[in-house]
Amino acid sequence: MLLHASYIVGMQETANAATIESPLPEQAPLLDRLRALVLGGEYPPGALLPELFLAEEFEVSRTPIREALKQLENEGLVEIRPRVGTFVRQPTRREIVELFELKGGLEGLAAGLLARRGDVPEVAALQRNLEASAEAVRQGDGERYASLVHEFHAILISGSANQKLEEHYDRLMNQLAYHRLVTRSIGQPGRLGSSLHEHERVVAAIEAKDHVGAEVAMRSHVDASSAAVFRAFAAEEAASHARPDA
Amino acid sequence: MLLHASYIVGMQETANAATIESPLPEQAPLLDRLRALVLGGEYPPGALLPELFLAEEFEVSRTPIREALKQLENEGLVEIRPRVGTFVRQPTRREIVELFELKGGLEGLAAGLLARRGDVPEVAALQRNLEASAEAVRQGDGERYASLVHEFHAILISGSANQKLEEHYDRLMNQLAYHRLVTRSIGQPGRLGSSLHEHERVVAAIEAKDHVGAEVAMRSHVDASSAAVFRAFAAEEAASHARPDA
DNA sequence: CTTTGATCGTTTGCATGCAACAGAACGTAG
DNA sequence: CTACGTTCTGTTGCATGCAAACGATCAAAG
Repeated sequence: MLLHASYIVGMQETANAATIESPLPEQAPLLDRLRALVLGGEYPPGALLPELFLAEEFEVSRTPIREALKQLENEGLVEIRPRVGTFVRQPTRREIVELFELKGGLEGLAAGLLARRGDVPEVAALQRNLEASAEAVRQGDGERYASLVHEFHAILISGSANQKLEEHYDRLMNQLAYHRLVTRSIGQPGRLGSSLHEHERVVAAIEAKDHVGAEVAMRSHVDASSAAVFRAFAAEEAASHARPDA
Repeated sequence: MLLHASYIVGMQETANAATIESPLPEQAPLLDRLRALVLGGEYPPGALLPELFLAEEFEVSRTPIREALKQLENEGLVEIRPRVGTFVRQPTRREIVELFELKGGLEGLAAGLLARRGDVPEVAALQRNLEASAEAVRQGDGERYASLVHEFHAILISGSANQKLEEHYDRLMNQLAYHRLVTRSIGQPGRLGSSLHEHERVVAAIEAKDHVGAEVAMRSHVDASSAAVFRAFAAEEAASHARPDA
């Protein structure tokens, strides 16, 4: 409490808030609740997470907390420095590049697999998602579009009918802390429209059962989305250099 | 000791053997040593792994054992049935199909990335591996070829210069328990030669900096290798049906 | 012989205690 | 003022205790 007190997020305030209106139900597994708090930013990157603090927070002993933290370390969300403490991790720029490469590979693979499966419910779901997305773009509702994008990719992955692929994908996305990235990237000028257009090309290829085309289209969509994210980074940096104290 | 005693592998014999000539050094992290034992088959699929047994085996208390087992469950190598016990897991046929699909995706991606990188040391390493593999095939040394195949794929993955890809790949390969599969698959008639030929096509495309060709060649190589594995399965089944007591 | 019920052993889940280590704060010497 | 060594606190790593739950065994009834 003396050393790192200022690094612990929230202390009383955030802590109680998290307990009261936790994003996950009270009886959800400890691991999921903890992960949600890390991904949700309640414990921001760099924050120290002492076992005892979390134990009181979740009203359990240190043992189950400890196990959950080790899992989160395995998932790449936190870093455990032995005998020092557990810290919320933030992916480096290099890691984000790598994760997007991987994302393109996995989503491309999924698109191809889905195209091979033919007329399955997921294809219809993608079409519906496309219509809703178009509507969101027309209305310029970035928030809603971001949510639909998330759904689009989720449908696509589950449409691959490959559970292992899905597991690896979830893992990857957790590391990317995607939600925060995607909301920033669609702020890029014109990105909404081109993103939608790319989605349409993917779905068109899937409908045509063109698995190669679907994979290629999906891969290049992820590339474009990755580029948009890094443009957003660059823009933020430029802005913060203009106002160094911001 | 009463209930499942017969399911616990080895008891005294195997246990001591593992302690004496452990495949990993004594001071290696507990998790790695445990994983090696599971992957090495010392604890075969279905075996019960009581915490207390392992604790005595590794001369630590239950707590670190417990943490390691939870990690192994996360990696998909064991299954923890709450309040019952921890069992060594065996991938189902369906999971093996899925894992091979994923393997093709990741290795194809890696081949493409390596091809884009141009003249890097890994390319030369692949060429050397190819020569050694050709020699092994000429001599009909399946054992040596299997080891070289393993090396080939490892070089390729690390040549992608994508650490995250490599992490996911390692995870995938652990789940596949690949070594046991590959040795069986290359027993298939003619598989050695065609496998080598496929490797050569991959390397040729990489040398030509043809990243699309490299990805396609690698993907189809994995498909062929997967097919060989399932042919080996079918052959084994046919054999065991002929001799049901074998 | 089959089925049902109670009992008992095994194993985990979680709480807690204690020692070891890392790192910050502080005082002291130069 | 700076550099250095000491102390002291926070935090983890591991050991152990205890209760709960699961499942097998065994006995008794139909």
